[in-house]
Amino acid sequence: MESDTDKTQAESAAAEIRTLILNGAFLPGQPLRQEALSDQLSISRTPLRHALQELAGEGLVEATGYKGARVAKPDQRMVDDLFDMRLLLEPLALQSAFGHHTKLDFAVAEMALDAAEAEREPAKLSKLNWDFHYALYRPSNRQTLLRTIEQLNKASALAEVIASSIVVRPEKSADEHRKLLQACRNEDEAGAIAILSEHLRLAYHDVRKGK
Amino acid sequence: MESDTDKTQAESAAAEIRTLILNGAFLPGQPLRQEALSDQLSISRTPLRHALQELAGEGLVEATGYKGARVAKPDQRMVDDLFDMRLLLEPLALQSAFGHHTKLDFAVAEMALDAAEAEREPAKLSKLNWDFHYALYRPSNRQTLLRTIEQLNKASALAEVIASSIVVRPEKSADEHRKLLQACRNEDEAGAIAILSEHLRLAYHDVRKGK
DNA sequence: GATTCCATGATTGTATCCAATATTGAGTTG
DNA sequence: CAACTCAATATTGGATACAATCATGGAATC
Repeated sequence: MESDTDKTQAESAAAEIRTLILNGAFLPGQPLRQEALSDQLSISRTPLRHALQELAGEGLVEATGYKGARVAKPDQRMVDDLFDMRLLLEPLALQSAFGHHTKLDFAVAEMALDAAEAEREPAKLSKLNWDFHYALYRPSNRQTLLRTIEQLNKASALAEVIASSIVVRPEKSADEHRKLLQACRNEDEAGAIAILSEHLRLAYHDVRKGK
Repeated sequence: MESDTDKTQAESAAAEIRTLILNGAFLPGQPLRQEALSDQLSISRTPLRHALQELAGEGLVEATGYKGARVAKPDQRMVDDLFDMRLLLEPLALQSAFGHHTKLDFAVAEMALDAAEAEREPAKLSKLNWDFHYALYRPSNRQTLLRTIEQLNKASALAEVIASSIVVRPEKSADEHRKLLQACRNEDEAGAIAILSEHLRLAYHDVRKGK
């Protein structure tokens, strides 16, 4: 009946490991031994390997046959690629969502912003950040597009955490988010897209500088 | 020593199942029972589940907890998303590759085109199609971008096979490919990008029509 | 002393067995 | 006769045992 108890162990494990990585408990490049991890999470190696594969698909983990899995370490090239893609895809999602936003969408977005103000844990900040953006993109009803964008966000979350940009400049980011939300509420499509693009560029710049 | 014997069973299984799906042996929406498949491939259920998860990540298979996996059936919305994304990302990859192409890249691309002329099996045509595009994008040296584009291509391959567009209009596609390759050899960047975009739009149109 | 070889241990991949969940269908009840 | 119950079955998820591969280190050879 609980919200996440009915999920499969592998999925929960993936979420936990993701949190550990984003919070810096596991550093980039660090090897992730299956037995140690399965012990730590009190599960068997079978669902653990499942979780590792999922994280590999998200780009947070690099795994190669018989060699084991390691925490991915985003380099400059990867960050460039991620933000270039996000700059192309996210405005498309926002544009497609325009005209379909409901009051509930805006309320959900605002709740994420409010929650973020009181949060300091990187993994949760990262999730709230995505929750906000997702609330504005969701009405586009373009699941495949959103799934790809979500992947890109998860992958860049690691880079942002490493650069400490999420933690360092939360107030600036929050301000941009509020402006974006307001533009959406005003049905100012061009303005919202411009704000979103600038917001992504600023985030990219901070990640670059952080390294 | 052989090229793919040293791969893990799960990876080989994923490749085989992908081929079966693209060749129409498994129809969209069809359930993929683990025991039946593991028997058919003469492997255990463990690596099979691994393979199914990988295919799910590629979008060729839809899996939900305890409910089992089915062959994905791309709908109009998914096709729209896939081609919209490809139209934004692939020109970027090609543009980034310009100035870095070697003679070998062009030779590889041409070999793929030649091989495609004699090929009729959908799965192999699909792979050769990607080999060609990849040869032209690879010099960009943007691995993360290329990985995303590859995923999008694999996912749309299923839609293209269903619409029979790959098989139906191979000569038209081949002609566009030759022109694209020539433009790259001539270092005509704007022309090449224009041809690529138009090529993608035509493919999109055919897939829409096919359904 | 550097290098190759091989053995030993560590680690991952696979097979098999067990548990948890979903599905089906006969029987019952209103 | 429709709808619900619940037991029996089918199917997936997880735990454990086994096999294959990789990594480490010392001994032999030059």
